[in-house]
Amino acid sequence: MSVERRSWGEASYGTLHRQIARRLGARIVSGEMEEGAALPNEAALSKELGVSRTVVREAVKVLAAKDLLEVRPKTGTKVRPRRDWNMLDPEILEWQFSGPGALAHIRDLLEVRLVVEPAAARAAAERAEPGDLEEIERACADMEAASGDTESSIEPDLKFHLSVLGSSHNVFMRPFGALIQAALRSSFRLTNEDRAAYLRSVRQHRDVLDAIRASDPDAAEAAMRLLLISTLDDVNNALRTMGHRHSPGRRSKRPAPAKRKA
Amino acid sequence: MSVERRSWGEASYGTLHRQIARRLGARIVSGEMEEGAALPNEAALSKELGVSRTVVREAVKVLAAKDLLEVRPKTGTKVRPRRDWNMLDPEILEWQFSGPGALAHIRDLLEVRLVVEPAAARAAAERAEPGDLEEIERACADMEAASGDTESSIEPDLKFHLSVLGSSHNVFMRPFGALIQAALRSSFRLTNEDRAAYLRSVRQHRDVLDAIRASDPDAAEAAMRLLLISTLDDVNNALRTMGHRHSPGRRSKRPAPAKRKA
DNA sequence: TGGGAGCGAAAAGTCGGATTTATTTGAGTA
DNA sequence: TACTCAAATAAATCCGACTTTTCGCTCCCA
Repeated sequence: MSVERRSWGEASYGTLHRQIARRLGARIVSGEMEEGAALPNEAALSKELGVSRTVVREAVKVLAAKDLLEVRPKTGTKVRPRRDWNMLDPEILEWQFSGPGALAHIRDLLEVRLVVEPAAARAAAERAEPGDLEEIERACADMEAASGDTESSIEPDLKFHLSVLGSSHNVFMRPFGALIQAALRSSFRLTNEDRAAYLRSVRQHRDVLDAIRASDPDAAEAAMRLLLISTLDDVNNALRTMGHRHSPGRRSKRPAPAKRKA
Repeated sequence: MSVERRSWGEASYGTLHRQIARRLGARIVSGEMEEGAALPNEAALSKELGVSRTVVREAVKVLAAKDLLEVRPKTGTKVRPRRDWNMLDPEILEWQFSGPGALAHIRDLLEVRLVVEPAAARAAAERAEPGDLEEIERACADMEAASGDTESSIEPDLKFHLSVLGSSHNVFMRPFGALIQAALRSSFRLTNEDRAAYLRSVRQHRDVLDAIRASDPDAAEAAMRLLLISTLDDVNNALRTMGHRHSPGRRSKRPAPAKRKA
């Protein structure tokens, strides 16, 4: 139960309060602690986790800043309703898509990508600058070069979509980058695509680039939409063939009283 | 120079570390502290602000959690590039739209609303439940009841758009609520609309509701788009008539001539 | 019987200081 | 030139005392 105190590779991730924040955050996002649930008080938490009260407090501050927790004197610290979370926060997405609920919002994910990314491509076609095009071009080239396993193609693929978002020059579209990142990282587990499908995908990416470079908004939007529909089909096929062990992920009003049912 | 220690109305906003976080956050978002700029070290900051080091640390943790700051030993605390901020975070939006840069992203704002909200209306038409419809209905009714000054109509207007977003039942669309909130609160200053325009607006809102209630996705999407285009025109008119004291807000290398084709 | 004032306890908030750890920098050395 | 190591710096952690806010209850008065 003791806490690892190892070094922080490159980002500030090895600090104690970040470890604690991540641990609590993952438990909250996974639903293990449900809405309105109260955390132990600071003294109890610090003893339970084996860290000082200072560390607990800073971890809680981090989660409160993300609107995961609500904290007040006397009442203590409680989990805020999911409705108030910012589901586009990179860390929340990471906790969501690495835990058990990875597939829970797959429909929402694809739907919103299908809304935002074509629009971003359109905007990019209108406003992309030379540097932007260069960036997208490099991503495409890397995708073609990586024509091997799925995993090594994830990075350039991600880079492509992030670059298009950036090329839209719309500050409110960029936050979706975190969502796409989470999506790709989690989808690479189930997309076992053959080589033909991969080549098709690469071409579709390049179609988007060509349209953006040609400053053709309609074509860019359409190309991006085609690309996304293809991956959507891939995901659907993967989900279908991998069996129905996972529920469809459609959350109804009541959070399914499925308690201790093996 | 001393810090006010008044009570926290309802949200946890009167705590020292939140006050400090807000102050620093506003300075960062406003651009007063630019990307990469280093903050004084904790000891200096605590003396400068007249609070303990603990408070400074917790405030910094909050801003770091929002990706506004990057903090490491020895190097100190630095402002992270704007590209990495989550511009859909409620507090960042508040700092952005209450400060001097309120109009900076007005184009981005309208563009993204025009992308997301029609899609949300479409989804709502497909998936809204009775409770959702009730909520939207009440918002519409309140708008009609408030047929007076602009200010009192802001709240139900906001409620309407938030309800539609919620009715989409897509967790990744809800974060836009914060954006719409910031938009409405800041736009109420410049929309000096006459009564005729207001009545038209109310009707357009109700058109959206009707389409959603009729489970007609196409109509819902179209109605929402119409509504947004109207408010977009209103804002453009307001900006034009209020003179050109404010810069166009379009940050681009080349000064693209505003092409506005009917 | 009902409502408001006030009291007490619980929990977070704040403080200051001691100590530890990570990271950079540069001096010294092979 | 490149490599090692030590000093310096700044954050990270811990600790314990004290303050403030807030909830919930009791008690008193209308």
